[in-house]
Amino acid sequence: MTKRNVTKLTTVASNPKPAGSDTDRLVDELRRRIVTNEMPPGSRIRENELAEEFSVSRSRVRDAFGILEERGLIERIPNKGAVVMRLEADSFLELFDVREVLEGLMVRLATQNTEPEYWDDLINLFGDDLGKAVEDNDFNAYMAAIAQFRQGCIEAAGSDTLRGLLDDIYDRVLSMTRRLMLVPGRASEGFRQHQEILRAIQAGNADRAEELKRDNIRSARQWFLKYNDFLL
Amino acid sequence: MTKRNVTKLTTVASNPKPAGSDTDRLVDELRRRIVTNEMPPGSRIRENELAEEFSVSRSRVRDAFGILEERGLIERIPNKGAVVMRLEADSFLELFDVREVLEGLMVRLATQNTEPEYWDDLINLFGDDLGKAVEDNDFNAYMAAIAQFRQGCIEAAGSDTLRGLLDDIYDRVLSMTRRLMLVPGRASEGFRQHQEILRAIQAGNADRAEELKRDNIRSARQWFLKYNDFLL
DNA sequence: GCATATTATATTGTTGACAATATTATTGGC
DNA sequence: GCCAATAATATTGTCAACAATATAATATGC
Repeated sequence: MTKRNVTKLTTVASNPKPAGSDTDRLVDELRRRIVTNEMPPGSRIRENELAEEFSVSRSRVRDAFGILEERGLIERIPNKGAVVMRLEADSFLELFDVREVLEGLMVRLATQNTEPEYWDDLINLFGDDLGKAVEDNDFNAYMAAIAQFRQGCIEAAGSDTLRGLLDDIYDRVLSMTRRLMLVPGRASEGFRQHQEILRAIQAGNADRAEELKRDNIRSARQWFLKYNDFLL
Repeated sequence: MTKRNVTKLTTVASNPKPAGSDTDRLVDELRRRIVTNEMPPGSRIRENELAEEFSVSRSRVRDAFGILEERGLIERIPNKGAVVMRLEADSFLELFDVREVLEGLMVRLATQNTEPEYWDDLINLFGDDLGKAVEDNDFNAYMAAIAQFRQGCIEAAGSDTLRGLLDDIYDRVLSMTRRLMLVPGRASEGFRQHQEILRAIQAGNADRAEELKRDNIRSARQWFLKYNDFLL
């Protein structure tokens, strides 16, 4: 089997697309506000306010809303307006199920497409230093590392289709992921799981890497289920 | 584990949503024309034409285009217009990968959520009569049965998130699926695979059902790979 | 004072006109 | 006849005004 030669980790993209059109700029900025909880679920979003703030016509705002709605980030009720999507426990469980198989696919493809050296940086990143940071509850460092892991895997997987699906799902669950990290014990478990996954990937064991990633999501699901009263 | 009591197979929805708004009607109709190849890939779609044909303003057409673009059914080039998305072989392979894991998940959840009786109708449908039909190259009968299978599984899986993803993917690959069916041997193989999957599901063997469904998609992928020169 | 009806306000939905851009047709030079 | 430059047309992009609807405020009957 020929392997794609992916040698360089792209820098973690804080803003995925600089974007050209007004509509794109709006989508990106609103997306950011939603996933960072700057606009928490249930927030009402008025077309006029945004149009004024961004100095664009309401039509552009409207177009952006259409895209965000299709991505499941906002909900539009006819003649009433748009609100940031509020997810119930059921939806999160459904998303965990989907993430399980898609992220499993991601690491499988990533393993198949790369040489072991590709993973040196990530293996290094998920070393003792990060372990210490996790024990010290340095969640920012851990979140950043997870983002790097994601980025590296998606890049290596090389499937735009998969990337699109994962990006959409990521946006929807990011704020929950951040909260889940606070649950005592979850972060360090996740850290160890990622170490193990990375070892399997570098060893070229695609099946095991996929299985481990699926285990990883399933365990996150379990933690969510146990603590969802506090998390939602 | 408690099982959801899904007792009735919903009739196969020829038109998923009757839909209320003009935009929704447009989306549904355009979707239909695209997936049936009435508008083949590469077709130019003009906003004015559609606006006139459906007696709506261009704005509605524009909104519909936004949705279809987000779903990956059309492509919009700024100041040039919209064309029906044309998929390359690579995209189809990516879609096969994603389908493999998502449809695997679908049958796993469907198995876990239902009692054996739920599947009596489908087991019956995939009986000797349909087998004969397949041997006689009655592709319409087979396509209809496959649609029923899908519908029953998605219903039983009970995940709106998964349903949404599968519906999107389905739209993108439908015309290819129809062509793939023409490849000598593929239909009868697919038929037998579905019989086996249904048996595993009814036996309550979720893991095996998932694995068999994944095998099913993988084999379809292989056929596509072998004959893609004729199929694209 | 409370519930209901009515008016006023705010917000979203829709449209047609106009601007910007690309495509096609025409002209002129050689 | 062929190519380039220019004009004419067609198509998409944007906007601001207007309509429809929902929400809030006010008035009215009891």
